Amino acid sequence: MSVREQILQATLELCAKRGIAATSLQDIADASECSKANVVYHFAHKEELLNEALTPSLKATETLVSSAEAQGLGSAEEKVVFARNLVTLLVTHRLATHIVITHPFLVDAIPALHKAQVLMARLADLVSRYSTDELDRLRFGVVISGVTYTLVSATILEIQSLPETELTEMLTHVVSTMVMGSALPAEAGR
Amino acid sequence: MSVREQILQATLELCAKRGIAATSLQDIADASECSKANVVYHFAHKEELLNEALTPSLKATETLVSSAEAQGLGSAEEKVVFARNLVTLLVTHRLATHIVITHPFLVDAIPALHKAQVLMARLADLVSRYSTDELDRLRFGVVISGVTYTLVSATILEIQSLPETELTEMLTHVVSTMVMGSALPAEAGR
DNA sequence: CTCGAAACTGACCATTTGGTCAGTGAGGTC
DNA sequence: GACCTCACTGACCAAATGGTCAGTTTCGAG
Repeated sequence: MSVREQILQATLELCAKRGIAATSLQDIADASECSKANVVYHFAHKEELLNEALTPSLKATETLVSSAEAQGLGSAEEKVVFARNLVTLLVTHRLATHIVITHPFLVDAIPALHKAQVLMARLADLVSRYSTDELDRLRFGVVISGVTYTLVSATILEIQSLPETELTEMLTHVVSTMVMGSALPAEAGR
Repeated sequence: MSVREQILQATLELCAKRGIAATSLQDIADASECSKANVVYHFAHKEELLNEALTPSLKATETLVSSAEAQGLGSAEEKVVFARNLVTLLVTHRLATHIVITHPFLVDAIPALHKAQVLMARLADLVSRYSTDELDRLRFGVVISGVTYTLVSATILEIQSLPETELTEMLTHVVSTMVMGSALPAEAGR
């Protein structure tokens, strides 16, 4: 892994664990085994560093949202596929997602966070388009933030007792039943 | 409201909004319309300030958990009552709860956060005692953090479109059905 | 071997941080 | 009026922060 990549990875891990404000360039430098000046050399500002670190997650989310918007979530099968993709995305990019949902107040300072917020709004819109019910919208917010939160807490607190694939399966089941109002066959989540 | 109370309130609001590390004593002093030195006069250390600010929420949680532990959650009605009490607690102490769930990494630095974590563990234990299923435990984590997160985001981002009582009703319904595996009568959440 | 660009560094800087301290003023008691 | 306690303040401090800068090392192309 190049130093650049090491810096980006350390940024994701530390900022997810302690929050952006509580993560100093020095912390990141130490974790990346280089000097603080080198961190600034690769990424002129902390804001830029965060932007780059969050970009892969944003691209993946953009792809998911766009394709779901184009295809729709009309049928039960589409809903389940969407739920699985969403959970996979959250599992893969859990650190970035956690940073995003825990720092809404930095939206003006960090462009990537703004983009992320727009994507979340599109996601919420998409899901609620298939329900007239305020309750469903509420459910969506609860489940998305809840799943994200659970994932990251499990990672950070190292209390993850399940293999990742099984976790993904279970969460897919949870999201399908909770958000989409469309239950899987009874055994699907196991 | 006394200066002391103003300081505590400002601490809750600012720390929930921006995170503990990103909230300086000066910020709190400004919001409380007094000097920074006065903040330190009332609460010798930032840690102490946080402790006092979180205490009311901890007491309420302790009461809820203890009584639920004593009574059990065997019947459907007990479950629904518990869900309602839990949601009411989260609604009432949403700022404190948000601070707690977003700062697990400060558990060693701030005693109140440690107490809070112990309480959360008891809560999770209690609920999972009434289910043999890992899926239920997962659901619990998802819903609790999700409800808390949704509440606080709504408050902070000022996107709360519903009156508080109705929100409480809906969330009670969500928690009952999602966590407890025990559906209310169909109209109960409205 | 030479040269230039890119990677990298330590020393440094202005600002902000949590916290200290000496002192001021208001109000109550003797 | 003398005295004391409590609430409060501005000036100050050491440490840490994000960021700059002048200079060194590394390394591939010519």
